Amino acid sequence: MNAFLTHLKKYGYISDELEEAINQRTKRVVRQKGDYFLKQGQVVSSLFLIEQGLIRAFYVHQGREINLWFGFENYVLGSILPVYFNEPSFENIQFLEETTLVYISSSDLNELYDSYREMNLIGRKMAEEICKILEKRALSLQIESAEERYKTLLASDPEAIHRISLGNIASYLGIAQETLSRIRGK
Amino acid sequence: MNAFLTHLKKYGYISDELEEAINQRTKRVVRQKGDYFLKQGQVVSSLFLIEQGLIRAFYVHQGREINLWFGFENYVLGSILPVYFNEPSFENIQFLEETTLVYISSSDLNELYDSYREMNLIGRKMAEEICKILEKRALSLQIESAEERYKTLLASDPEAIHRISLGNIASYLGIAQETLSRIRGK
DNA sequence: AACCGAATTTGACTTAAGTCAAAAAAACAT
DNA sequence: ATGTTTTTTTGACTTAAGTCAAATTCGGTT
Repeated sequence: MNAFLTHLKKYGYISDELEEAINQRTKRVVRQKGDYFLKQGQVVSSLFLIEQGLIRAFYVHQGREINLWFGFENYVLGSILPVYFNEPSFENIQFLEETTLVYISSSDLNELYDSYREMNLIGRKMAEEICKILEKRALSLQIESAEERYKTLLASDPEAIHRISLGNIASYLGIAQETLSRIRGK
Repeated sequence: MNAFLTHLKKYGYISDELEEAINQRTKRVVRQKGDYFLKQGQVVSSLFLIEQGLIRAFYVHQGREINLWFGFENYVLGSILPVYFNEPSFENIQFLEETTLVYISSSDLNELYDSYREMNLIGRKMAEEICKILEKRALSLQIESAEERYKTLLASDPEAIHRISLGNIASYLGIAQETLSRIRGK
């Protein structure tokens, strides 16, 4: 059994038929650092899980890349992200390390939701969990100073954060990289 | 048919049995300005829709009330908010005007999810929609200045925003009320 | 109309964080 | 190793927004 199914089973019961249907639609890719999984404007969104590696999602605003989330092996926002609507993506997803990920395409996922009602329970719980994470992120941006936000992020997943460059973290926190450098230097 | 069902039907098909089950569990309350629907620490969360009125959700941080969202008749984050987990709430929900709301309690909602699988499709789509709203809110807090955030909020629902006091809006935007007053004075 | 309390505005000053530029350090390639 | 590019750090200065305190305006009551 793959990591993808193991993860989905945390949310609820999966029948043998559904398990088989998921397995048939699951694809695995290995990509190099710097490659893109998705570029802004493409409609190819999907549900995915990172087996190994590190990715970022970013948005281009006034010529600048604004990081929205990072994804790596241990669960963080984006390590498994259902892209909910069949709309052109406003975000880019790029590999920051050599990464292995398994995914189900958006159209396959919708087929699963249509054909297997129990899949909607899984989907509901995933979306609810992501709501919870996003609520925390918004609250952090609303009330914390740059330094507090950095500490909050560090506390959430120290090992993974150390694999991300300073510039990328600063962009995620919504601060200048010089500011983050000064925060780090005590 | 009530506003609640009309809203839920936007997300997907609801069978006659499910409609009946929802109706049986729907309660209606009318409360005065200043009253509380939910206080921090209580587990009584629910799915609700505002028929008429205005509410706010806030969180107390370092002795200050931090507004998290507002709810009113036309859809905004919180006008219909599934509170996803049976955990003590960290937020307070208070009425800012005389308000009529219809709601289903958390335990009744879970019964619906368990007994009517089609309800999970509705729940999934609601949670996905809330994810989308929260993503936008986080992005606004991450990249916009105080003034831009205010304009973004105003654009989202001008009539309703004018019913909310300056102090409450400032708290929601994560800025001092003096700053918002200066922004408003051009 | 006159009063009260709450909400908002204004002023003076402080502080957190941004910008721009250059230097230093680290990562990478030949 | 040596040079090249990218990333991080440091310095000087600017700007957005916060704080505190006082004044003003607004809403509701008698």
